[in-house]
Amino acid sequence: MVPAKLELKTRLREAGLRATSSRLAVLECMTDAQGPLTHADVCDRLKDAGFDRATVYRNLADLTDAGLLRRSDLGDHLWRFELKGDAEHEEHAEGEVHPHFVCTECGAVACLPDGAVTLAAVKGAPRSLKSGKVDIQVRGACNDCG
Amino acid sequence: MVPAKLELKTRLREAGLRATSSRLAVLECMTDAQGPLTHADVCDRLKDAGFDRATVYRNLADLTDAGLLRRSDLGDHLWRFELKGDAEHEEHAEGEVHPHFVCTECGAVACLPDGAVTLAAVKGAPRSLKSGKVDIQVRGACNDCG
DNA sequence: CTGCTCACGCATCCGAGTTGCAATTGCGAC
DNA sequence: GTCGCAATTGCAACTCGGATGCGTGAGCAG
Repeated sequence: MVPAKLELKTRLREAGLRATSSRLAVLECMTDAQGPLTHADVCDRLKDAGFDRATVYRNLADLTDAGLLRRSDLGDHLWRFELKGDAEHEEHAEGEVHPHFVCTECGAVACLPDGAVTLAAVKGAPRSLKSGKVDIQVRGACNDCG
Repeated sequence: MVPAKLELKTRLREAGLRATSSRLAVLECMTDAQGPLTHADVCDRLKDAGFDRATVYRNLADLTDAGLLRRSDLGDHLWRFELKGDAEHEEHAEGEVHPHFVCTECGAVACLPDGAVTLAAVKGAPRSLKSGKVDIQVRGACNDCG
């Protein structure tokens, strides 16, 4: 199960943010999420709770700034957010990256296990590749579509 | 450059599209372009000629559908179009993985040497990953931008 | 040349993301 | 416990890229 609400609250406070109910809800939502969620996804999940679109968006932005979330764009025109900071998804060792699998048919996005993709040092490759400051996308058909 | 125009016209017709003046202009624009252009870029270049935003947009979409252009998103929520070279970057032999490096700053697209990226067999990964029917994108800053 | 159809231009809509502002709320200070 | 300030929310309106419906005009086959 997910960390207790209290722990989430602490995480927020440590990040220098007020632990408001909406932020807790957003953070909890992201914690529960399997893969990256779009802004709209999070909005839908929280709309029932009465949180505003703009609020959710601002929360996602705040949490991203605070380093609790990671924001990425996977080739459609939507921001995707995913939890960052617990264990697996943190900054990786040399050559390790956090790859996403993007289904070119249905648009589903999933995180591949770290280690599914490795970067080899190749001469002539951009520096950012060595430093691991890259986002890896594997595009293909998912099991449902392929 | 008159012969060139004629050739462009032929290309359009062969793709099953009418060779209208706007389409010729768009195609010419893309041919002259160095890197990928956004919809807005193309619009600006052609606005003087009196072409409408929507027309340019539809032309870009048509040309993309017809296989003359490639459309991609580099992470900034703008579609970029670039001339699609003859089959160079397209379909590979079965089992081949051909990674691209995409600069999220300037939009440059470079091919990484095969082998720069390694896919490991991981349980739970989509089948298409194993069969190699995937496109690998490495997104980051190129040496000029980073 | 003629007609059918496709494509253009215009206006308009749409949806994601962003912002200004007044009302509300968290939280440290008292 | 409660006070007050500043961060934050909710609302609405706005921006901006992209998409579309429709009447008119242009391409191309016959």
